[in-house]
Amino acid sequence: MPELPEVEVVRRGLERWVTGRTITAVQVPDPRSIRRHALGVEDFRGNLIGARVLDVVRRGKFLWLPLSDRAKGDGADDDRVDDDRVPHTALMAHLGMSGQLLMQDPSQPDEKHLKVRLTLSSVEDAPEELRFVDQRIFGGLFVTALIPTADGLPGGQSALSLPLIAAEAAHIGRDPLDPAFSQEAFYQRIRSRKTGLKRALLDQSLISGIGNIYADEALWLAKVHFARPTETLRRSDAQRVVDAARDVMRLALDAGGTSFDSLYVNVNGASGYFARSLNAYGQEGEPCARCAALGLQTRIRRDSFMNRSSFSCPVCQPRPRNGRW
DNA sequence: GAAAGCACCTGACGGC
DNA sequence: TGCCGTCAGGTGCTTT
Repeated sequence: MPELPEVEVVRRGLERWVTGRTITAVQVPDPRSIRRHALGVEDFRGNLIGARVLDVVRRGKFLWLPLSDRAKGDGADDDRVDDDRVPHTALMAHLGMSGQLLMQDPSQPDEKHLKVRLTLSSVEDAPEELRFVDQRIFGGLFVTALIPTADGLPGGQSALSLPLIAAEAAHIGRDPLDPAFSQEAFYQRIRSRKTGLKRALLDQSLISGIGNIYADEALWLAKVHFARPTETLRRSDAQRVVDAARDVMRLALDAGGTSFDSLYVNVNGASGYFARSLNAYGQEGEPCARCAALGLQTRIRRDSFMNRSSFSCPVCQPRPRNGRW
């Protein structure tokens, strides 16, 4: 399931393969994957064919490809390259639960759940197709406008570092790996909420990039209960949780992301290895590694939470008995 | 306005 | 063997 580390792995792969190349053809075998592009398949294709990919940018779990404005097939190699440096539109992608962006050679057979195929201008030793594959269709692609960021800082992880952001990503918060992430701003915002801590961590408008897996892992590492009311958080608590999220996601990034099955792969189709390092998520009934080191026999427990699961250690991450956190 | 609930979607899996 | 129900979960819309 793609969260921030998995999306960043994909971004780095795309950056290598698609930056500077022109989209020459677009096929949409399943229009459900571009349902967020309100103007339909033909408009989607018309916005992409002839456009050049200038960059690959990520904020949280959103990924976008800023595009040159001289699209519509008027030639990719004329002398107006300078005009392209401030893009106005982007191809937006969200992987949802099972989305994959794969670089493939046209000779490779179509994947079972192939939804969109972009053909790119030829470059030596580079795959010609960028394929969007999505089993559960929670993800999708669409073309969106680029707008100035609220704080005038770069929109996310990118090479160009332009102070622009895809309009549909403007509402989400900075992620913990973003150099412009503000710990104080995060603390002020989360303190003003009246909800549980994990629910707040999953709210992408507060802090982006964290999903169910890394929320559980970060809370385990920070030794905080998932239901802790946000209004009881001290600065040090918030700092500990963000630091833990950052640490866990960096480790996952180094491992190529978390893969439980074939639902998450990088642009080359390879799985990540971080699932082997999980301490809480999916570990129901397994010994808590931290307690085990102290000679305790605590088992990770599973609670129902927001129509899904939450995994935690009842000893390391206890609910208080007297209501004081 | 904020918080919570729910639909979307498909494949795996267990129970009968 | 086949059918049915449940589960997984990120986002956006609807409801409270």
